[in-house]
Amino acid sequence: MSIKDVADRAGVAVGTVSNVLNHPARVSAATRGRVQGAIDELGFVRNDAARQLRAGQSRTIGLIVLDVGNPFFSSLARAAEDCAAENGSTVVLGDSGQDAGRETRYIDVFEQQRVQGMLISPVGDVGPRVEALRARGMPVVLVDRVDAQRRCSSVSVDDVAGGYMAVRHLLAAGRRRIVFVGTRAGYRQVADRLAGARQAVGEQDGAVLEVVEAEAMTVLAGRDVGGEIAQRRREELPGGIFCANDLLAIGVMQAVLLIRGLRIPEDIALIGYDDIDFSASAVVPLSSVRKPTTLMGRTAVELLLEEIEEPASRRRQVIFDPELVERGSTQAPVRAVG
Amino acid sequence: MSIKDVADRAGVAVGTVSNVLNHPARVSAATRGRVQGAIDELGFVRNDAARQLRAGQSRTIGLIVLDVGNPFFSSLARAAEDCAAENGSTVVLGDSGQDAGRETRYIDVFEQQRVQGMLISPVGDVGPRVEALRARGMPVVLVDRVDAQRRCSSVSVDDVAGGYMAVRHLLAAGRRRIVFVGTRAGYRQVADRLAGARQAVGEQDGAVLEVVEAEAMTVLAGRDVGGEIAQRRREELPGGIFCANDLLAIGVMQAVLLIRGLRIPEDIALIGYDDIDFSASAVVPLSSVRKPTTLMGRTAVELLLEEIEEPASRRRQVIFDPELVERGSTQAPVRAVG
DNA sequence: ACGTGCCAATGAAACGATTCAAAAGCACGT
DNA sequence: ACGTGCTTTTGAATCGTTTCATTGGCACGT
Repeated sequence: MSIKDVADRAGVAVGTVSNVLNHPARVSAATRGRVQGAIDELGFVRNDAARQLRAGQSRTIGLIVLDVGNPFFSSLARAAEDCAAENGSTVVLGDSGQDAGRETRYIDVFEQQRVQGMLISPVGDVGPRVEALRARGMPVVLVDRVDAQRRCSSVSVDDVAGGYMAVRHLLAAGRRRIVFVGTRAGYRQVADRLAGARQAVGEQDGAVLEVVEAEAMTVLAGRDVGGEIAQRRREELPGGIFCANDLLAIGVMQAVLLIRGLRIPEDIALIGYDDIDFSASAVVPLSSVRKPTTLMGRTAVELLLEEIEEPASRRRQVIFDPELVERGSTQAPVRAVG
Repeated sequence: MSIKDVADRAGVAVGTVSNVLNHPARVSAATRGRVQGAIDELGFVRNDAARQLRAGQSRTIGLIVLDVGNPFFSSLARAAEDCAAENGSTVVLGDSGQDAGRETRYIDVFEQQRVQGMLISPVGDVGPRVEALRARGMPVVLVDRVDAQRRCSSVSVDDVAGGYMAVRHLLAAGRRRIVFVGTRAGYRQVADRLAGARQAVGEQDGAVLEVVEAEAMTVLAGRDVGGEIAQRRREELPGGIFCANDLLAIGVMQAVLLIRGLRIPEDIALIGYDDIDFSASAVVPLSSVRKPTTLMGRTAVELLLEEIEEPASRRRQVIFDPELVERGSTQAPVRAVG
């Protein structure tokens, strides 16, 4: 089933069928109708491989994420798809699952498919890989990671600013003893959030920051930390707690509310990071810091299209500030008058 | 950059390069080495479009899901990818986002790409679409949905059995007054779960089932329902509550624990459905009913490959039983002896 | 020296869509 | 009748890979 069959059925040349599909204006209405009829009758579907072979380029963008199950990536993917669709391209998604082997496999597959370009949220050091891709003229944009050597464009988030915003918010609510809950493990992101917290505390007279280490970035680990904090003497209780992610914060909340009947936010204000779906539905809705996922997804695609259209243009590192999401865990609800 | 360039560089014919790539045994070691060297020096990457055009078929499977953000689908996708990889194929993922238009776009794109076959978790009625695909010889397997006309294979879950298991579990713990929390809205799945619950209650002497309607399938709606139930007189309290999904159950739990200090599971045993990530980390770990996602993903790919290899073989509707996940919300923890 | 097998290497043909120079068709004026 | 300028249609060439019938080279037996 090819364009040839359609041409025969409609009694025209193959070039005419191609024109109906790609430049309808060049074909007379009568012929167009006959060809269209033949296409419908035969159920003809274009062969993308042949198309692409001739064109030398596809209309596809490859997106490789660390984990499709992670809401950050799934919503980024959604935004990228929308933006690509508006520009006549399609996004195909590959899930590396934090595995360098799978990442490599997807890069290979996408390169063989001659995608227009790739958006990669890299597992480890992709320096050499990216170098090789670029040498062959394949546009690449890094997501949620900057390229130290500035060889390719990237979109990422300023976690230092996020940490700063979170603690600034606690300080603005009058809290002075602040606890940061995180892990030691070398996550750059956790370290950045802590750095931002330090900066905010440093700028505020009389404010002190205490760093508490959790076993992991999970609800359970948060509950342990929360239990420890809740049992302190009242004068040693912090007025505000900033957790390096929402899971930790939810664990802390569970412990603080249940173990000693402390109130959130009256006794302790609590803020997390990431704004996962569940945060809004916690017993006390959890304040958090959110990455601008949609904006990041769209921007990544735009940077990529820019590079595709203008390969010589300068690479750009776009760094977004996160957004503060204020909910009940840091603010007493406004009481309705009446 | 093509196979021709490699051939020139290595001083051989194009056919030889192709043989090195596809049938290495046919080529002498010396030649193979020279060709391999040329490939590495030039950084040659196969052109999949040309390959596929010649072969007439790709090594790609298209997977269209309702929502990549939904853990059920992301973990199903992961399993499908793994299973496909073991069989030398690659899965590309399309997210319809419950939108029929997007679904159609992905079906079209995949068909143009001449994927080996598609796994579809359909938005609405795909009957006509699937019919057309099959007429053109495109293998399709439905996911999480059975084809009433049995025209294509499918993998799905028996939600009636799931509802039955959940309520059977509550009854086994000695509870007799059971409440089912769900929505009226025409979700077939909710109706199935209720049917299973009815069946289990019907088989148990002295058991009664009450159906309570929630506004939506959310934590907030669950909290409303839970609040209403918790305020009942003690003799009207149910001994067990079965919620149509985990979000509802978590809302119910929040309300029941906080509003009147009732204990879970001592006063009320609670079970949800879906086993979302968060259920294990709830204040009282939530019992739930889980779909065998991994098995479903693998089976879907296997059914598809079966149809690809043996187009005349019979279509099969595989229906899995869900799994009961027992946690603290239905069972008092066993106390350590000592 | 010469046929006989074998293995290795060759290169033209094919896949299906697009492109584009060339041809055909048409209307109109002279 | 014929040229002019226009639109419409044609079909060969092209993209990069794989396939496979054919050729080339070599060792061995006679």
